[in-house]
Amino acid sequence: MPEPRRVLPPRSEAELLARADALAGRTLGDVAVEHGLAVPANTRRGKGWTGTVIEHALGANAGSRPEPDFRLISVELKTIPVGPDRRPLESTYVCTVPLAGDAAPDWRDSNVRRKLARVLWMPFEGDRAITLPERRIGAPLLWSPSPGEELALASDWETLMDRVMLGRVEEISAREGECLQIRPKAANAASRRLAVGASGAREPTLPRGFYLRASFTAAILERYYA
Amino acid sequence: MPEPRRVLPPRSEAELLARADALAGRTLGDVAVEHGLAVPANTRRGKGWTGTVIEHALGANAGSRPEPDFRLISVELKTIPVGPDRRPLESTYVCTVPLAGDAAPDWRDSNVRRKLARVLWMPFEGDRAITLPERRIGAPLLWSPSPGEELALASDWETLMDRVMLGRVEEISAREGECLQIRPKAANAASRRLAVGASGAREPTLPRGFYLRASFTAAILERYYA
DNA sequence: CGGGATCCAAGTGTGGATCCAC
DNA sequence: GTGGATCCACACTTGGATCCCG
Repeated sequence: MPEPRRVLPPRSEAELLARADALAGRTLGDVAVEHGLAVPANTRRGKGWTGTVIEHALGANAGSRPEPDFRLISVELKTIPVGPDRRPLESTYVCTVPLAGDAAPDWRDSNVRRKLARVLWMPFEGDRAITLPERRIGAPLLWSPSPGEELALASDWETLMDRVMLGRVEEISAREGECLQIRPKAANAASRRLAVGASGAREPTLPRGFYLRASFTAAILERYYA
Repeated sequence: MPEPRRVLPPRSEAELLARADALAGRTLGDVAVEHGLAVPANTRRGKGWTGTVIEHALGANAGSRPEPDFRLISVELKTIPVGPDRRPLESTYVCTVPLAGDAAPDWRDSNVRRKLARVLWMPFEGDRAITLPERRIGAPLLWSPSPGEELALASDWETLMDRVMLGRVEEISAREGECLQIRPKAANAASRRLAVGASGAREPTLPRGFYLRASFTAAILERYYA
């Protein structure tokens, strides 16, 4: 196993895209070995592995919290599993839902908007018949929401967050939201985090996250490849 | 190495004291081995080791946060290193200082008071010439503050917390406080936690803890042995 | 199919305290 | 001697996401 190679943060979008282009066509296993990262036995163990591998390869400032993966150039990295038709196989996690009421009351100050302002999408083969290390990386796509996309996101966010801030988070189903949904984001169903309750007081509830529906990310990729 | 023995929580002060008495005279190494705990190379590495060993041996519900070590009977455990004269060699950490302004404004609701309401003191040989595993455990002492002790603690607490809540924590020195002092409690001097600042806004500062001066705990032990 | 449940790694915070230069 | 600095273990949180049953 070679030394884990340290990759410096990219200083421009052009530099980032050049690196990302150079990954296209390579396998995850190949890239992982180059960076000294062990390969998990299967996908069940190692759900976040692909994201970690690409982060290392592109020089993301990993581990920081509300900041973008590429802090210097304010770009967020998202790996996305796609099928042979290049359509996403999964929804995409965005960030946690602020449940405690200290949330921004406005879309323009929201973490969702900040995270999605500029995203480098890295598609990769998500077919479960292919083992993790054999999966190939696809062509990258640097994206910002179109005016229409941002309107749709803002609309979903406002509808959902209104209910959260009124203490109605327990009543929110993943069926709601045209492009943005709220779903559990936890180690297991027993996890608890304080949230605004129906009475207005804080009470424990299951932690949740914002996710982009696969239909939404499919449209993003399609627009690009068209 | 034997299996780490699981000790059930004591159900009464009498049961706790009986167990503590049974430890008196034994060495830390002896007790540690009995509970499957590894012995650190030296005291620099392993500062909290003595406390952990005694917790295991007495059946403390370790790891919980604002609760006493022995939750069922509301007793806190404190190990305390003493010299040949049985006087404490170190101050005693009590709890973290609430810096963010969400603190109790009153002594009676304070964590310091709750922690010290009922304490099992376990003295042990703290002489640095004796290796950790060779150090012997002393006679236990179950203590609650006398009216005079509580007055002194409350007075120090109120003086110190007034300044914290006014955003003056940076100005507090460990020289202040007759029996209770405020000192850094952090991994290193670069650690930061939000506190009420001089302007009233939250700003990062070094995390701090409440400590009992050695002169105060010396008086407690002395009162008992007299 | 997809909504609700879950999995891992790494960083951070807390509880246990003692170290050591001045 | 002691005020300010530091050390370890482990629980918890966060960021990375995919699993899988009805």
